[in-house]
Amino acid sequence: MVTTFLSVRTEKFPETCFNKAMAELAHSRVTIREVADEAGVSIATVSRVLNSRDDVAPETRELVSRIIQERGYIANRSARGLSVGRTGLVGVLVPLVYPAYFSSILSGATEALQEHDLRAVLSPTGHQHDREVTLLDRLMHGLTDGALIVLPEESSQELERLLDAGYHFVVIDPLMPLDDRIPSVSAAHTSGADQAMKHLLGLGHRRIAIITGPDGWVATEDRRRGYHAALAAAGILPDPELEVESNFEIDGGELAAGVLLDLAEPPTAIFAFNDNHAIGAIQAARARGIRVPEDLSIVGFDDVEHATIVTPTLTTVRQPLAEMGRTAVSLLTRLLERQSFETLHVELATRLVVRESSGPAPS
Amino acid sequence: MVTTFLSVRTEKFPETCFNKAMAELAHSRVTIREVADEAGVSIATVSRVLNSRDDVAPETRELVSRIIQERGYIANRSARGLSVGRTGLVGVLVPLVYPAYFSSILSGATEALQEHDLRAVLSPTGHQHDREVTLLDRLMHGLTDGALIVLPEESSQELERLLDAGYHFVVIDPLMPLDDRIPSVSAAHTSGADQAMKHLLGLGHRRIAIITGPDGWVATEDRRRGYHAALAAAGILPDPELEVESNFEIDGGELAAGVLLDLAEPPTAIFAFNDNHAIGAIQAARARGIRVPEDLSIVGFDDVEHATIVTPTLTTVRQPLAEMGRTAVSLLTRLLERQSFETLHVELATRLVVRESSGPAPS
DNA sequence: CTGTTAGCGCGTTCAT
DNA sequence: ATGAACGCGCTAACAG
Repeated sequence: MVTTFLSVRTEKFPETCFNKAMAELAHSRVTIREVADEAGVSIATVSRVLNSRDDVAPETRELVSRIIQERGYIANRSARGLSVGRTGLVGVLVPLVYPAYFSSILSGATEALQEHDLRAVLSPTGHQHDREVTLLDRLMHGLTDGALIVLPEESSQELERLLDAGYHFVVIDPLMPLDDRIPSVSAAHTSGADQAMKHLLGLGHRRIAIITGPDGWVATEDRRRGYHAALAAAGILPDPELEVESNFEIDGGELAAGVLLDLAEPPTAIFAFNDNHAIGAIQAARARGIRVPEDLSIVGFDDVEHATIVTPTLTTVRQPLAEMGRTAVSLLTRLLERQSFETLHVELATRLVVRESSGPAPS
Repeated sequence: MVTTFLSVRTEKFPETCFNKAMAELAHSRVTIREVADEAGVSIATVSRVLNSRDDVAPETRELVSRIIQERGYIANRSARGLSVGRTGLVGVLVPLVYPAYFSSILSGATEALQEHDLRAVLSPTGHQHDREVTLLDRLMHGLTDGALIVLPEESSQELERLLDAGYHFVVIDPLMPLDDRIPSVSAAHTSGADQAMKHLLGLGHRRIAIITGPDGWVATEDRRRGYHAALAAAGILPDPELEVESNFEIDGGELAAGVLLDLAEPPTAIFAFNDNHAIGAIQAARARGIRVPEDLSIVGFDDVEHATIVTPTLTTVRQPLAEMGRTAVSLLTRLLERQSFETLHVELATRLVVRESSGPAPS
């Protein structure tokens, strides 16, 4: 027995020496084998201790634990991932990371992931949606256990293929209507628009403009629908002149608002697609000597920090962005654990936050 | 030969069948072996075309590529990582992800990482020191190839230990003075403070207050030094009353500015530690009926988007945050590739951006 | 140009 | 309670 052991050890020595040399050279990390050797136990035993199994003798456990401590050993995630089939990583696909809209979602998501001992692997797409291969690639199939996809530019079809490939993911704020099997988290756009419009109508506004996002987007269409429904309910005929589309930036909002304010019969209120637009609208008004909210009321959407910094502060429809991130993580973890679901689709409530940028309609 | 092959295959059949069944069940992904089998080539050959080696016959390459396409095969990154010894992941430790300061850095860093075919593993520490330590530990061991550490709360000693352990990382905006061997990227705080002060002094201000960050931080001390040097150069005696410390939020700035403005002899200008403070100062001034910049000039630091949204827009010292992220990535990749260095420390220039919040001193 | 072989570090039977 | 042996999916020597 002992002889065999020794002979094995002898045979392995050159290799071990080489490895050690490499370790010194490359500062490579401690492996489970080194711990096992130093403790004079097998790799399997160390593995048992690592995963806190109960079939290990107390003394053995303590010995191994001590050596693990001393040598500062930490399991190699790649190896464990390969062996177990899970990596503890979640891909997060997001068009950009900087804008407050995205970083809010990201913030909530990473926090929630942390609580599940998962980590986010960031993959900004920069709005470039090439081929579906790159989608899979970006998801890092084989490195991530699943993914969160924010504002996907992919079609429902492409996402369905992902689903069929057995990949687990949750879509946050879908751009397009998605197949029912695709898990998603979004905000109550229609209701948000309704709240904004009721607020403005309640203030006596009758000529209310809307700045929208791109045609076809769920957010655009839902909010437009809310806008029209509210107008209809108030017996107001919609005026196509009062609907303009814009990009997402402040300058886009300024431009769009400029067009509206320069109309022969300008609106007394603007319902903007996001807070950036609303801020742009404030600037457009200021440039024309139009006072907000005395001459013009403005309501934004999102309620990011900007809304409280601009003068006047913004009345806006709050989207619970961080909460959307959290919720998506909660869906995803249940997917990963193959739990059953009541529903794959969560719509979080939006809420009007009234501040200074809206007021009674001018008489 | 053939017999052996068949026999091996036969032996493996039951297992293969099982795996296939599992695959159906768990929607597990296509492996390199399946591709190889279907193409009638060896695994090595598939690997070769995967890594676009040139020692593959054109027909073979095309055949394999086609099957890879058809079956939607994507390499398992864990396996590759285990084999190659690199994961293609970089840990990014950051106190929080939401604030513009951090998301700006993050934005630049992830972009640059993308260009090197690396991905960021996001690890918010929530300003908790112990969490930072354990996170670092976990990240560096077998999960990531290296790390970016933003505003580390770790002492130089702790970081040096990481260094000695052979970990590759770059510190962005060090809080404390670090050992010279630790690679770092920061902004020119002293010069930034100097520019701000010269600007204010040039406008005739003599009683200039400063809102600082926590004592001992590099940013605080460097800027304080710049502040004092500029005062001295102008022959102005520093007044301890005019130096107040604050947290990083708007309300902290408002509070600090409030104290300053309520002094018996209030300052005519405030040099704030960041844009949030400056915005808070504007609010404090507004609350007291003090006009900016007529009665009070304010200069911020950072130049995040907020600076252009607030009224009046902020004169501020611009830190190239995204660029700092990029630069750190560039240092890190060179570290990873064990290239030689001219310098491990990069200090990026800051630049005064003059907007509306600063003006001539009141007479 | 292609196949064979040998690991990468870890979890996991199956013996003992 | 513990160890030997195998496999996870892939890359990289080394033959031929």
